[in-house]
Amino acid sequence: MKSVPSHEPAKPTLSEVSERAGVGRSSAARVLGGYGSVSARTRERVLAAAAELGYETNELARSMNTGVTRTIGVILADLSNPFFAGVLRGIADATRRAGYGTIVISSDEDEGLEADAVRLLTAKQVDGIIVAPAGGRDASASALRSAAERGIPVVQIDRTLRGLDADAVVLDNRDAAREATDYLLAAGHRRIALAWGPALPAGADADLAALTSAALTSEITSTGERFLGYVDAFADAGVPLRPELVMTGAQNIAGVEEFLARTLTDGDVTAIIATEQDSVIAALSAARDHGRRIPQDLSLVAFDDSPWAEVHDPPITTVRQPLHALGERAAGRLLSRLEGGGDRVIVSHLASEFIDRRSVRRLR
Amino acid sequence: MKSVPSHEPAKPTLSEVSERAGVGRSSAARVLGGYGSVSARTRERVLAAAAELGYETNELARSMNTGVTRTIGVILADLSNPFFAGVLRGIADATRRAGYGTIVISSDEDEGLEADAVRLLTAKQVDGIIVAPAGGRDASASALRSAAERGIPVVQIDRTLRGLDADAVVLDNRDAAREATDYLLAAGHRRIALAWGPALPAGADADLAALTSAALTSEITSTGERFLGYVDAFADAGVPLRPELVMTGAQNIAGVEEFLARTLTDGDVTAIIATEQDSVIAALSAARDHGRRIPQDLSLVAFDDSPWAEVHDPPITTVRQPLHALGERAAGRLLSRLEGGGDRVIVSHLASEFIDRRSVRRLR
DNA sequence: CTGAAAGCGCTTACAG
DNA sequence: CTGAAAGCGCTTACAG
Repeated sequence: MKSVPSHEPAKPTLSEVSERAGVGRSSAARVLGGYGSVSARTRERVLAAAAELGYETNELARSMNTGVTRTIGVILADLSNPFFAGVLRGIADATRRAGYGTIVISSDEDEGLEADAVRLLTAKQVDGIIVAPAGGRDASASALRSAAERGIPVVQIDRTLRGLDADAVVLDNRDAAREATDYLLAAGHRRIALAWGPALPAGADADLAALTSAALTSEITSTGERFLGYVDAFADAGVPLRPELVMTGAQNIAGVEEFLARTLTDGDVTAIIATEQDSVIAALSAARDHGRRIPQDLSLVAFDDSPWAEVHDPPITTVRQPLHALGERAAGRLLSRLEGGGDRVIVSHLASEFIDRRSVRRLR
Repeated sequence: MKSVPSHEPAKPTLSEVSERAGVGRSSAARVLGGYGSVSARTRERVLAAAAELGYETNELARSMNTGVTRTIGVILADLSNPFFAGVLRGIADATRRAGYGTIVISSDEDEGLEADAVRLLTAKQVDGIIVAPAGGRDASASALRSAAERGIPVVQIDRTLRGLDADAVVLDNRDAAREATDYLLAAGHRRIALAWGPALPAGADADLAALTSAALTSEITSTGERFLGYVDAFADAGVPLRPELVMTGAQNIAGVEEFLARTLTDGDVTAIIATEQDSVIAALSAARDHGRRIPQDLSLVAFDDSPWAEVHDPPITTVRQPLHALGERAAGRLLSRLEGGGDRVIVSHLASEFIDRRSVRRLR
């Protein structure tokens, strides 16, 4: 192994190029920056000098003048979650095509981390921000809000804060959940567990009114929307909904397992709608632990499709979300804002795709 | 919906703060920049003025002077692949803790895109780059190389280019594959398919020598290392290896299915080592299509653990890779380089964990 | 078309 | 401790 050289060749600057080309700095700047007009002869000499020196524009310096960094910031809950990873890929592909850089940060659904992230991004002068706002019923997102007020375009993704006057790109979660629920209802299921539902304030009764109000808090969450779609389907079918089959506990694997341990035994549940990957994993695990075979003893519809769902035994019926398109759409929206496109706040919805496989049993 | 304000409040600058505080610019700079020394009285006035104005340091301008952006670039094959998503999360967590920004780009294993990415990053003056170098047997990575030569610290992750004189952080793929193969051999398996193996030059014979030489090309890949570990295990056990059971075709789901369709029939394979998530999915799918039950008719060891592997029926025996740690380690290495730590090129290896579940049958 | 000058918002010596 | 000046590497008017 060789050791690293202790001092490296300095990067050539515009001045050095102009000097070598024997022209003024402005002329060199014009050809290298691609603006203004120059004679063919000047252009040639500058280009030659730049090539010899291996000149590369210092975007930092350019940004200082133009006030534009061609860099956007992205704040997502968890970059390692397949959902957000898919979304990020879509965002990054779109920004790269446009020649933008993308700075990413995980917020872990924590408002404090989100605020730190916003400050880091604005300090770095990003041109705009794409964010999946951290939730919580008192989500203030003050850092986000103040960034937006200072004129930094913000586009929300996957969820939206009601008070935040910014574009949003979301999935049609309500429709998707309604479709999944309709499907189970049509197959004859009545005792359909929803894992998971809206988070309830501590001590609140888990009745329909409380759940609905929780779903309609300060932010529009995918969880809340899915609950609403579930309610829609029951209402449309004229089937009474059982609030105790809506999970209100801890939104994680342990929470789902605890919820299912109870409802599988007492609630006599025949079907589960699992709305997140963690919930699906917990449902599969609980079914096994309680000796329920899928689909003979228990039906399952899972949100967030995965290649594993198709090769599972049995193949799992899922709601496939267009993650890449979601990211691309959000980036597209932000980019057009940056390019000065429109000033109306737009919320755009993307439809999910219902993939019927074999984890649902028809009861009639 | 309200319309967005057409012109926003300009961000306050250092000059405005100093003016409001009634002190010189340098003094304001000293307190806000946290360097030099100032009187308590000056500090107070500056801080008060900054707070009133909502001043926030413009990191861009700071970077112009210091030559340091506190931003690193990350180039990974595919941000939506669970493997790289996990790695990215580790990187981003570590850089955030250090107060750095992280710019990400997917290269899709394409050298051209990788070169574009390197140029974008260096133009933006990142302090360093973490990259999973795009492969190919003639991988030149010239853009990467020239960046490194210009003094931009580069750390390679997951694989390493032999000619690139840069730090690397990789998984112990050879050991992991040897362990998986040992395990199957000890369970009495002899006809063990490896999906996938090293990519062979078109038309080359798939004998042991050709495979080994392919595994030892210009870059050290996880694929090549895993093949070597597989060879080690056979050699240690004194069992002859059958080259035709090493997949050399297209490294994707279709390629694996095609390979298994052949070897499951002709090769009388009793076990499969699937070295990537796509390979695992393809193996599971092929087993089902060919009516082989796991583990009764066919054993399986899968690389890249997933929550789905545990709830699969049967639970799949896997090699779990420390993705988050891999990312953190790489970021840590880069950060210490940036902080001037050491100039010896270091390659660090992370061990995987063998998770014994129930997809392997003992034959004796 | 072309060059000298000013300026982006900071930091870094340098006198006082 | 404190302020005026120069400079980071570009772009943007502005004369010639």
